[in-house]
This record gives sequence, C-alpha cells and structure tokens, in this order.
Amino acid sequence: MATGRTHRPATRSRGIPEATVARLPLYLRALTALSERSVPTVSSEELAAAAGVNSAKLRKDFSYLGSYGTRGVGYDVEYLVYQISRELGLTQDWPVVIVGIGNLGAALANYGGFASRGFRVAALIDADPAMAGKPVAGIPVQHTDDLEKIIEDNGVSIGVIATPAGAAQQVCDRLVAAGVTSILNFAPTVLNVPEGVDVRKVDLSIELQILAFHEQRKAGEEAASTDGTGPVTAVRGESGDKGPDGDVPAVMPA
Amino acid sequence: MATGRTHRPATRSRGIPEATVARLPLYLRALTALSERSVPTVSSEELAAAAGVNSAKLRKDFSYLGSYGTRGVGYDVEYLVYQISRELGLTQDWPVVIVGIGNLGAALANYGGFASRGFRVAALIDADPAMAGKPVAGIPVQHTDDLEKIIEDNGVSIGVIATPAGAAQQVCDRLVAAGVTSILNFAPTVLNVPEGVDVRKVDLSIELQILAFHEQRKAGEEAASTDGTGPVTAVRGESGDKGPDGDVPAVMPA
DNA sequence: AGTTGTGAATGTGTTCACAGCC
DNA sequence: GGCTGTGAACACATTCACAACT
Repeated sequence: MATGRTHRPATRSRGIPEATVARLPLYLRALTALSERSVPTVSSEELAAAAGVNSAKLRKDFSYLGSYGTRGVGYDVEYLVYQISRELGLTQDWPVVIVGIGNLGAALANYGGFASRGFRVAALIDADPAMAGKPVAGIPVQHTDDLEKIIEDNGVSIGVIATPAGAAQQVCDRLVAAGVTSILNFAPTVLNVPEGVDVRKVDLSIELQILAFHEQRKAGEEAASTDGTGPVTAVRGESGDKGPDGDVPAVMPA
Repeated sequence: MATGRTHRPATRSRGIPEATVARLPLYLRALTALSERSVPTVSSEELAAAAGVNSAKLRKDFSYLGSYGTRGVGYDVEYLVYQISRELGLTQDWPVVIVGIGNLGAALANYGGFASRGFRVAALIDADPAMAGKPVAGIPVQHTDDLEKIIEDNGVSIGVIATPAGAAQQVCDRLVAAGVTSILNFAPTVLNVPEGVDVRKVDLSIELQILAFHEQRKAGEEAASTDGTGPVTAVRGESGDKGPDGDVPAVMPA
C-alpha cells in the first residue's frame, strides 16, 4: 500500500557475496565449538565437515575475507573466530526489540543464543494492555504506544516482528519510521519497506510447503498426471547436487 | 559421527528450479488472498507486487509449471491456486510431528497456518516425562519413548525438530530410522542425514547475524579497518539488486 | 607432503526485451 | 492495446583442479 515498492535490496555487501555472508554464521558456530574444545587449528576439510558444506566452498568463502590460513597447516581457530565476528559486526552490541509477545515472541525472548553473540533483547513490545508490565524472560513487556520512544531511547536498529500477519505491516512502518533499518519478520506477510531497510523473513509454512514438494516427488516416481497439464519439457543436463540447504536461518528451542 | 556425510541434496526437483519452488508458496499465499476477495484474474504485474517479486521472475517461474495464463488477460486465480497447490503437493494431507515442546514447540503447535494448507499436527513429542499427557494446542504431548510407534502409526514423513541443540541429532536419527524423510530443523545445529532425506533449517541467530552484517555496512560508510587486514580487491561491476530475500521461511505468531 | 588460495569451468538464477497471442 | 511466455544476455554461485606456499 504505502510504499508501493517491494523488498529493498539494501547496500551491496562490500566485496563479500551474499551467499558467503549467509554461511559465515555457520562457520562461526563451528569455530566457536572448536574454540571451546581448545582446538588450535583446523583444515578447511575438517571445518567444512563441521559446518555442513564442502571444503572448496569454504575456502572460497574465506578468500573473500582475506588470506587467514596457512598453507600446509590450516586456519587458526581463535583468529578466524575474531575475523568472522568482526566481519559480521558481532564485536559490537546490537540492541534488539521484539514486537508481538505471543507464543513465538516469548520463545524468541527466551532464546539463549541471543545474548551470546552481540545481540541483546533491549525491549519486548506487545499491543495487549494486559501484557504490559508482565515479565517475559525476565524482561517486562511494554505497550506498543511507547514503541517509538523505546526504539529511540535504546538506539535500536534491529527489530523482530512476531505479531499476527494483520499487524505486521503497521508495526513495520512504525519501526522504520522510528529508525529501525533491519527487520526480521516472522509474520507470514510480505513487508513493504523503503530503500535502505533490510528485511529477512522466517516462515514456517513456506518451509513446510517446500518440504512437501520434495516429499511428493519422492513418493511418486512415475506418478503420471491425471489431467492433461503439459509437463515441462527440457530437463537440463545432469542432476548435480543442490540440496535443501539454501541459506535459511534457525531459531532456538526453549 | 554416524553418517559422516553432511546434508544430502535429495531427489532433484523435476524440471522446476529450486529457487522457483521456494517462491511458489509465496505466490500461493497471495493468490489465496485474492481468491478470498473473489478476484477472478490477475496480471503477472499485480501478483508479483503482492508477492514481493518482480513480474519477469514470476512469469518465468510460472512458465516452469506450464502455460496457465492468457495473453492480454492474465492468470485465472482459482485455476492457479489449484495448479500450484497440486505442484507443491498440498492437495494431500501431510501428518507432521513436532519434537521438543518447549516455548518454540508450543508456538509451532499453536500456529494456525498449519492445518489450513495440507499440514496436520499428528503428534507432539517431548522428552520430559512431566509433559506427557498435558495438552498443548489441544493435542496431548507424548513421550519420546514412543517416537517410533507414533511415526509409524500415523504414517508421518515430515518431522519438525524444536529441541535444544544437544538433542537434535539424536532425535533426527530416530525420526529418520522410523521413516521420516523430510525434516524442518529449528535447533542451531547441522544435522547429518542419509541420502534421500531433506533437511531445511530455520535459525534465528543466523538471520540476526546476517542482518548485523548489513547493518554494520550501513553505519560505516568509510570505516577504515584499524588493523592491516587486507581488504578484498575486486568489487565487481555494478551493484544491481540482490536484496535480503533469499528463500527463507516463516513462522506464525500466536 | 600437506593444505591454502584462486583462476577457469560449469551450473543456477535473474533480468531483458520482444515475438506471439488474445 | 495489453499481457504472457521465453530465448538470449547477464549476474551470481559452486565446483574443479592445480599452482603457490609452508
């Protein structure tokens, strides 16, 4: 409605390809685990296995960051942890607000992995006056009326929308107007945002539908269509590997 | 450990590109909304706007399904809803189990959008004996001990893992052994599965880190690095549009 | 010998732009 | 005139395979 335009592309990631950026958190997680086990170095092969990618891809990814490895040896774990953290901007503190404290919002607020890596739940916001003041995950819920003030007072630039679909665009507009420039949207709606604002979405039902598609394929090997809807003709060269790996994100359980 | 290999690619999506499959649910959602408003036809331009993509992409996507439009007119809404539903396998019933009924598992169980589109929560499973029997979203929680029986009795092929990270691989192994071939993983871990099993992951912390990366970029226009870590040289031709659109998924709030 | 870093090749996805049909 | 469907061009991503370095 308001904006007309659809999702904005946002500043082009310096030299680092978007696909690589999406994998850095994965590497970081694997490296952190190694670090906790006091492993000093890893080879691309080992780290790739831990992160669930292949080693050529990992080396290529790291090459965009610089030459942080040692030939014949591998990568220094601590050093890489630092470099990736810095690249991702995790060496600074990111106050985050969560809007919509229903089941999901509460789950997100309780998610431990938040604080661990640069993110801090600065506030929880909900439209229900009955929620106001009630603590969720130790943080008192505040009313939507104060949204703008909360954003400004806390210098929040990242917002998480966990409201029902119907409220999402309105909440989004207010967040953006108040200065939020990155939004993680859990509501099943397309959000319209102005240029310069990043939106990422997390959508359970889309994921399930994609799984269903592949599941159906597995079942019906030769399943001929009953109606005469023309089947796609060209089938490309070979199958190759694609995998359902995309560049999705992950939530933490309670 | 067990499998050694990482994520499996799974059966190659007939002729339909993976990127297209990931967008079909988006189109379907927009079409369903139009259908509810009794709109008979849409142009690629209108539908694309509603789905948040550009019209060329949409037309290309639809071309993989067949020629379902009418030149000079557009697409018949009802017909497209049916075709996409069929393509995604939503004309059949998909029983789903959710394992790990913490905050997040409960949120997922309460998610309304489930039933609406072919998916049905067949069972909720948790390792905590104290949870057993307690109803969540009207469905009694069952104990992990019965996981295999539940999967088999209900003919479940899609499982949702919402356990803590530490339990995820083990749960995954049991789901797969019991016959599950598609898994939606909310735990922040890489799951190892045998060939033929699809895994999709939803990871909050990865999403936030990707946002932080772009956010950092927005802030430091000219931010010179303090240390001498070599900046990437080549910067490619133009910026173009990429957008944080990837092919993520979405969860529904309470 | 072992492992990184990277050009080149290949594969996948997006966009353009227009012929073809209504 | 309007809108779809699609070949061709382009852009992005992955993989290969090996030279470069320790």
